[in-house]
Amino acid sequence: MKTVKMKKKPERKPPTVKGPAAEHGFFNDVWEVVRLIPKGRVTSYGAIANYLGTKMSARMVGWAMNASFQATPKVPAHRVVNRNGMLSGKMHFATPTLMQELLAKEKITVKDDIIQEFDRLFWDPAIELGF
DNA sequence: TTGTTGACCTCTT
DNA sequence: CAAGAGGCCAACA
Repeated sequence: MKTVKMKKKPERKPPTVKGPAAEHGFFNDVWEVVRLIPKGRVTSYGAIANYLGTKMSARMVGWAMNASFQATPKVPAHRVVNRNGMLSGKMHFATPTLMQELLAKEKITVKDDIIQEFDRLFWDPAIELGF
């Protein structure tokens, strides 16, 4: 057996969006930026964190994404990937293939869980919105 | 209450 | 060039 990434990890329940984080707006802010992503475009966690201010915590962006499933309206988390353009969070979707399917509908080419031409489809909020 | 983990990124050795 | 460690905020046990 190869070192297959078993998605049988302890499914941690979604963050308590109804908690203090919801009032702070950190999560809400991330979702808003993600929702502003044009169709057919993709961005990275670091880009969002950078737009929020600095790379103070790209990790939090990932947590916000996890909560994005119960965010309203639904957040296109499939348009958010890591710096490598790899669908790192695809395993967290309802189905491992859902993310790729959604990207396919966006006319985005995904090969081996990697977004092709990620550099061309990259959408930086710090530039598109901040400038 | 503290400790550990997490859809990450950047710097240093 | 490649590998390792650190750092940040929040939630869960």
